[in-house]
Amino acid sequence: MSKPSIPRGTRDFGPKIMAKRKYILNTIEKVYQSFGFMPLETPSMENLSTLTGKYGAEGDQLLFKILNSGDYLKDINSDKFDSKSLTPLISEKGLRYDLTVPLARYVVMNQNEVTFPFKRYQMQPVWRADRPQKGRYREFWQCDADVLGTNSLLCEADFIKIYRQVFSKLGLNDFEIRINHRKLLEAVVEKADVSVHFKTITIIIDKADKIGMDGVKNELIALGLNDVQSTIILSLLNKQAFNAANLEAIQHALPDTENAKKAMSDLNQLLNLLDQKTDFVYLDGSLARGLDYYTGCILEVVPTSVQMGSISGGGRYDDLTGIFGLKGISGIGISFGIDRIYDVMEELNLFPTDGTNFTDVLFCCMDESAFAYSLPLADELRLNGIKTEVYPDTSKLKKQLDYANAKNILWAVIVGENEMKNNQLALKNLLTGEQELIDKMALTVFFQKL
RNA sequence: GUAGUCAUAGCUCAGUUGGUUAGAGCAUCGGUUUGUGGUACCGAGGGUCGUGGGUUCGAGCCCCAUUGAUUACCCCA
Repeated sequence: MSKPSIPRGTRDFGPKIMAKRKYILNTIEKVYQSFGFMPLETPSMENLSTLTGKYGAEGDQLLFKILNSGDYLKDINSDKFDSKSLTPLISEKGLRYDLTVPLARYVVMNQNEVTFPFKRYQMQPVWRADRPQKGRYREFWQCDADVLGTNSLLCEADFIKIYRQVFSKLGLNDFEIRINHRKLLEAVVEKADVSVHFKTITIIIDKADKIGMDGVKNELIALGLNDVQSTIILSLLNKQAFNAANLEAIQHALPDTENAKKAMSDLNQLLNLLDQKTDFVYLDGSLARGLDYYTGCILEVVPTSVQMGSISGGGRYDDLTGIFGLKGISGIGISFGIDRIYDVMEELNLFPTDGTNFTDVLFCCMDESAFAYSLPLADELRLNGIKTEVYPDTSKLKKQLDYANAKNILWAVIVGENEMKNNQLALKNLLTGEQELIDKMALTVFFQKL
C-alpha cells in the first residue's frame, strides 16, 4: 500500500492556509478594482500554437504539454519520428505559462467587443515544468493587471501606486520598487557596440544582485567583451534614487540614439506623473527581466528584509498582440506572485491574528429531539450573518466542545432536555469558560450586539 | 540538464564504534468525569526503518543501485 502523494512542485492549501491566501487575494483584487480594472478568466489549457515561441527557447522547455485524447498513437509510425518531432503529433494543448499571453490571445479574438484602453485583472494558477526550490513551484498563482491600447505613461504611474497600496494594506513595508527601461539597456549595449549579445547581456546583468559587480564583469569577459566594453556596461548597473538629477546624469552618459531618447523621455514623463512622490521607488540599471516581450519600462518589487526573489514584476510590451495578428496595440502589465508574498508575510508574521475562525457559534445537541429544536435557531442566526453550525451527532459533550476548540469557535449553545423545557439555552463562552442561561428569543439579538 | 543534503509511527523527530523485543512529543481513540472543553493523570492502537540488492554471526546504522523530497546552479514569480 503506497501512501498517496501529489506531483512535485504542487501543494494542497488547507483551510488555515486558504484563509490567509484569500486575505492576500482579496486585498489585491480590491485595489485593482479601485483603479477600474475588470475581471477576466481564461482556460487552464491553451493550444500549444498559442503558447510556443512567446517565452524564448528556455520558456518553451518549461511548458507542460497535454497528450491528445483517445488513441493518439494509432497513426504514428515510430520509425519515422524521433522524440522531438513526435511531440507535435501527439500533443496539441498545453497548460498556460502565464496570464499575459492568454490575455493577448483573448483581446485579439474579441477585438470587436473590447473597449480600449482595456483594463483587466486576472487571478488564476499558471504552470511551469521547472525544478522546484524555495519560493518556486510548478503550479503557482499569478495576479495580473494589464492595460492594453494606450502608450500613456500614466499606466506605469498607476501601477506604482497600486504596488504601494497593496503592500501597505498587507502591512508589508520593507520593499523596493525597482524600475528600469528596456531601451535604456539597449542604448548602453549599443554604446559598448555589442548589440549582437543584447539578450545574453541582459540575463547576466539581471544577476548583479546575486553575483555582484565582479561576477558580472567576469561573465561579460567570458562572453567575449573587452575591458572597455564591460566597463561601459558596468557603469550603468548601480541602483539609485529615482529623481531628476540622476536621470540627467544617466542621459549624459548615453549615446545620442533613438533608444536612449525614448528611454529618457519615458522615464522623465513617469517621474513627472508621479509628482515627485517616489518613495520606495529606485532606478535600477541592473533590472532586466527575462521575458522576451518587454520593450519599455520594466518594474519589479523585491522584499528587503527577507531573502526572496521578486514578489511582483511587470513591464510594457509594445506589440504583444501583433503575434496574433492585431498590430499597434501597446500594453503594460504587472503580476503579483502571491505564493511568494505569502511566504514573506509568514516569515515576517504579518498576517492578522483575528478572522481565522470559520464558525462563530456551535450548537451542541444532547439528544435527538434537540436537533429539531436547534435547527430553526441556527438558521435564524445565519440569516443575521452569524457563522453557525450544528454538531451533527449527539456525541458526548466533551467531544463536541473539543471540536469547537479545534475549530477555534468562541460560542457553544448547549441544548438538552432542561433547556428545551424552559426555553432557556445554555450559552457558553469557550474563551472565558463563563456560562449563562439565555432566553431562546434573545439569542439572535445577543449575537447581533457583539 | 548539473551538484549537494536527506528519507524511521498520521505529523515533527531521537536512535551511541553495527548487537536482544526500534523510542519520544504532538495527533487519534478510550478511561479518571453517563451534560462541560481548552490545564492534569492513566491506558490503547498505530512501523516491511522509502524500495531492491550486497557486506556481516548480526544492518535503522556500512556499500551499491533505484525512487522520492529538499537546497543551490541555469532560468524564473
